[in-house]
Amino acid sequence: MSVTIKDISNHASVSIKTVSRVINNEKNVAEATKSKVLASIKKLGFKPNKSAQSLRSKRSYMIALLYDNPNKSYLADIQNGILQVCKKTGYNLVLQECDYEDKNLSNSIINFIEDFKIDGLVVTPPLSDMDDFLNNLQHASIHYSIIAPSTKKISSPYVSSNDYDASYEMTEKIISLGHKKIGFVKGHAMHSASSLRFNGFINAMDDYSLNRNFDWIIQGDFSFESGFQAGEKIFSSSEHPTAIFASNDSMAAGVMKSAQIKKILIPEKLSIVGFDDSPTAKQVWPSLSTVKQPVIEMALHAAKLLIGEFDGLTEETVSKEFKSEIIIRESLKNLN
Amino acid sequence: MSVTIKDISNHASVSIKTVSRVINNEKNVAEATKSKVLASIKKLGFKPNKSAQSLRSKRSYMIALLYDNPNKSYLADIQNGILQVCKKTGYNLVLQECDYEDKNLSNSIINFIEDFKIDGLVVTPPLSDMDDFLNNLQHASIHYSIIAPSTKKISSPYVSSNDYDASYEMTEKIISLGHKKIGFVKGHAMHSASSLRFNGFINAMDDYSLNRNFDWIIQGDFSFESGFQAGEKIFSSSEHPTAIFASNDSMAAGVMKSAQIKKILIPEKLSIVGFDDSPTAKQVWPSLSTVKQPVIEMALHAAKLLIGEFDGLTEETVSKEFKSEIIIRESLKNLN
DNA sequence: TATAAAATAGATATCGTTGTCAAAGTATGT
DNA sequence: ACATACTTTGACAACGATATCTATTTTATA
Repeated sequence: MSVTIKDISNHASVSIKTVSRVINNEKNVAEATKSKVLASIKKLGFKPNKSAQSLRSKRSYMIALLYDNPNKSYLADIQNGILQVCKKTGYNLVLQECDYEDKNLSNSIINFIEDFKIDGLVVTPPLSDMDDFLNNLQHASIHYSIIAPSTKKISSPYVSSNDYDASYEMTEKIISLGHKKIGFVKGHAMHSASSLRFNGFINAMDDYSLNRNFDWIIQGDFSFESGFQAGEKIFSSSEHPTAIFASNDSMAAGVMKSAQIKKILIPEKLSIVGFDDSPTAKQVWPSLSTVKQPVIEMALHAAKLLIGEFDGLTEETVSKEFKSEIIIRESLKNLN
Repeated sequence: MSVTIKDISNHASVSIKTVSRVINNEKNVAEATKSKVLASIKKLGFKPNKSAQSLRSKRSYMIALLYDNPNKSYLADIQNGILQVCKKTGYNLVLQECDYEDKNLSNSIINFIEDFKIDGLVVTPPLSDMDDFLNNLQHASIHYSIIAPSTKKISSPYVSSNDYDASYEMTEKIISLGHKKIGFVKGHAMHSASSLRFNGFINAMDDYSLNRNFDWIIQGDFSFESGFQAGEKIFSSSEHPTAIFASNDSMAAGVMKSAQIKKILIPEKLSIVGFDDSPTAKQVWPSLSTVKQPVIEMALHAAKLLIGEFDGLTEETVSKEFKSEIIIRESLKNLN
């Protein structure tokens, strides 16, 4: 069979415990002993058996990604970022899809964690907004790091993006291009990002003394269809805005479609702006101006925070807010 | 701490081995004993420790998804399908992203599998096209099931879709709507799906005695940009086709953009058809006619095949070809 | 009814690590 | 030189299951 710690202990003429010490980088091992053991490990090609390690030490070298998010592109980026850290640190990523409306969510997740001895959890929106749920995790002393929490008062490590600021800036940008009549499509009410983005918009409008027209401020739910309907509503009002800012790209594409059907030229007669920089943003025509959060980097950092907690990474790993980038594409016209 | 097999054996006054037998549904346990044990298990809330099981039985109840595919939506669907089966069977899904050009791929995957005692692998395109790689897995006696293999001669279970037929049918559909001048954008040369889709197109053209115009048959690589460039090439030729069939939706969107920039009205002057039914297909305007593979169902079945191999699922689990569906949206015009 | 065969159950070894604790060796202070 | 503290090492138990092998009981067969 495969090489075990015992084979190494024989080959290096030390006790198995000493080999274990070397593997786990414990201190109080003489340099000479250490290198002798390492040589044997290398020579015999030893790799510790994870199941045995897990049984004894109650660690699995597995972290899980917890999500309930239909946004495939966002999810893929999140995974991508986490996986980069996993690869470096020897951890593995397990997927755990769940239903944020499930009354029994906390229990089933806690069970899952305990069953598989999962070392920690990366929690994504909208689950990261559910404080009760997070508290339950904490009571079960489960390690987790949060992506985009609604409140930063929680004691667990988190990463966030400056949704409010980005939305404010984007609104400023639209205004700076001469737009005064600007509509807004809100995101899903359950996501804390929705209100941040909306507030950024509203405050920028106020700061530049522009009127809010409530015919042009529509509640959406992040879906393409809700964007389309928002467009229909806005274009049925007596006056049209010259620009519409949607809280994500799918809704922006929906607004765009409803405008195109009504033969409203984009961006000549109507500018449209989204949020997220989803793949669709580049693929529609005209391509969407949008806000790009560094999702991959955020997820990467979240994974570092989590793994660092139990694995003592050398790098600095503190909760962090990431800056979003404003991307101007064809859909936004300069009226000046 | 938590309840162990020993606690159950005490509570039920049987040996631990008998408890083990009950847990694993082994035969030669008297009904009476079995129900006694089950009662104790229920009462004490016992759940077997996966690490211990894994150590002793060399099984982890984990399967891995192997992929190197930039198509986020496809990947999300695959994961979704596999996760449905995992949830039912108590397995977990680990992500393993890799690089299909890595010379050392086989070794690193085999190491990963052995390290974590992963029970099996779901292999997705383009890795499912790499026969050498699959053979290496087989030699290492790793269980795997394949999604869309290039050849069905491999002995491992697989799921596939009728790419050739779907492409043929879609071409037939285009022709039936009165189109005679039809262009085609080929997919990435490394994916076996590319040639299947192309052959379906070509054979339909031949069967309906339509000319192939090689100015309109362009090599792409599944990316939006390659679709855009394909469009530029096609529209720079002396004559324009009335329809263009792209091997996936991203490229179709690229073609669409290049047409729109040239003010070629879609679908009035040019029909465009894609493949995959990606989220973008609905979100562009006009929305794309396309071919929808039942990706989720395929992945679901692939997971069943894999888990069934070592877990004796009751359902019939044989390799299977899935039928794609042709979806007609706004981008395809009837010329008749 | 005796006996072989099959079904049932248990005692104990085992998987490959890490944890505990004690022993031996080495350095430090007086 | 001796007590003290600290470093280094190892023997062995423990983690919580499954595997093996044996003993007993039940059933089938002659």
